[in-house]
Amino acid sequence: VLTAIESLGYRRDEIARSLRMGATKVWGLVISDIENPFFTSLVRGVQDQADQEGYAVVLLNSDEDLEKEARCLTLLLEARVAGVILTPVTERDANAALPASASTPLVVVDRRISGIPLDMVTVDNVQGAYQGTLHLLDAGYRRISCIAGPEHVATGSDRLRGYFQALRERGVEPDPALVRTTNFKQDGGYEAASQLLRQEPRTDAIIVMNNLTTEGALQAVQDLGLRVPGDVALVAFDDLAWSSLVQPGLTAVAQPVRELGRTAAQLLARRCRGDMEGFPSTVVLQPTLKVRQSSAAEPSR
Amino acid sequence: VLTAIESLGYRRDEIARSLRMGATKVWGLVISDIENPFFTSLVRGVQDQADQEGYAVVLLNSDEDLEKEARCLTLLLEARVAGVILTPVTERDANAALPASASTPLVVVDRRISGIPLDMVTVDNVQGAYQGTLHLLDAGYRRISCIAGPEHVATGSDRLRGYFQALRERGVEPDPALVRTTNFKQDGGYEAASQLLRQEPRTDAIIVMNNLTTEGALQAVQDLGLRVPGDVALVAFDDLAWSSLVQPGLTAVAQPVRELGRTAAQLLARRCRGDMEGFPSTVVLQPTLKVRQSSAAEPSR
DNA sequence: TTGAAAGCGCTAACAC
DNA sequence: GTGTTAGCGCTTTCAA
Repeated sequence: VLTAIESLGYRRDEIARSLRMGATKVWGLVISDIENPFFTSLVRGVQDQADQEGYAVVLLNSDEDLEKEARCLTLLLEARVAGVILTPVTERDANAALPASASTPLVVVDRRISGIPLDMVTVDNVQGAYQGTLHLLDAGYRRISCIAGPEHVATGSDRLRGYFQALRERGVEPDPALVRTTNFKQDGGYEAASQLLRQEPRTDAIIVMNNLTTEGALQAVQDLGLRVPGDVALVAFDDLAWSSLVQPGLTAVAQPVRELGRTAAQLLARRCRGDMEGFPSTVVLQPTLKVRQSSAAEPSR
Repeated sequence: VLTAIESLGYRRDEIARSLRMGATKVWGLVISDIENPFFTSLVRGVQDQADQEGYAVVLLNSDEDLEKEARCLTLLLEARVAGVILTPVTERDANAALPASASTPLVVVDRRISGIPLDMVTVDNVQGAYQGTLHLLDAGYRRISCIAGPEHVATGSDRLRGYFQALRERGVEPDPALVRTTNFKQDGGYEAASQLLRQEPRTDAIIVMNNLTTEGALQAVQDLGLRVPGDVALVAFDDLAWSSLVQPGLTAVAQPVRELGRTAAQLLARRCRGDMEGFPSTVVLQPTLKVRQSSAAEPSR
């Protein structure tokens, strides 16, 4: 009867509904850099699983800034989202305690947080860096440099540990001059690689610990007119579409990124159902090494 | 006095607030593919401007699917967002009429929509493709192929028109065998390039009309063992970080992506202020050609 | 089966 | 200035 009249512009007010119900079917997802392909793949993983679980995903960008991250979380908590997935800006991230005080389920993904009992889903970064470095050692390289990430980010410090672990295991003395800590961005990678490749005695291989730094490092290698792997061998963390498009193809530590997102979403769904079994639980996924030509042993070796 | 007690877990309820106020300070942004770097740059542009204007941005992914797009818009309208920015799935997109019926401001970005009076911010795609094709013609190439996008997407059809326009202007007869229509994804680009490069008489240059198809096309060129630009010259639409990392560097039609997002957000902010001046307005930004080595004329020419 | 009323947490308006 | 109250649009409950 009234349907005809109603259909001319009527739309249920989800705000009023949520207020009355005291709950929403929305998850908040806070990532630290939306222009980083690693995080967008992660987002896809979360979205795919959220679709299945019946949640809509709202995406916010903390931009690697603790204050912005706090604003994002506050926004989500005030909006009374059902749950939050967060890639924290730093390992000692007090912001992660916010959801607990609002009794909103939180799952931390990709980067570990210390000091707060939390559900976490991460990749075994120590193992990934260890494998990549070992691969270079086994290909005969000895002066292996490392372009690492910030100490205060778990992915940064863990990967550095994996590098040292591999060197130690093969009896190679670590040389501090071969290690550079960067911001995990292109410019940091460019700067670090430029320095490493200009100092004597020169490094014969580099393991680059993140996707954006790899772009910068590769650019530096090109600008210096060096050949890969002839002048310097390369192993990269993260396997992107263009890893196989550059010549030679880049050997890469591939992370199961989408699965990372899916797993986090599955865990969050359980917490939203009130299933607190095993809290705080930590899921660790394994990376895999994709060997291409950038790390090939030279004929002479 | 009570502050101490309140601070132990109290958090304003933004839902109740919004209900009472009858308005939110949130914009919805619906993009068609979150894993496409073009769209993530666009998102950054929107976020930067939204920050300044005092709006939070909620990002949703339509996944190039009309039905998902409708669900995203419905979700946003029911949540009573203050405004919406949309990259529509297709040129005849009836979904874009939804916000109007809820009197929610809408700005369409990147892809045009026909048949509905709407605020739009786009890039001059005809001009971009025209310039890229002309550049190949002026470098001496004559059998220039085109890997185009879907007809039903404005960016697809416009770029194809620019290609034909350049050929016509230089008196080169278009050859239907040299034109392939794809899905604007990697696999489409790979398939199209493989076919083009295997047929006789062989094409001597390809203009690839989108970033993802370029990845696929480049992979095909490599798999066939061909050299660029010796065997085939390349011009790509969209200038990405890795465009300069492949050897030779890719000549590219660069879109002002972030500015696209910023401009759309500025326009939406005006509409949200109730300033309807010039509605429906269309802003068109200009692309620029970045010449690198992939389109260099051969010495013999 | 159908209809009326209470109340979610907040803000704005009004009375004191 | 400080305190009280009405009502945003919905769902749920309870009464007719």
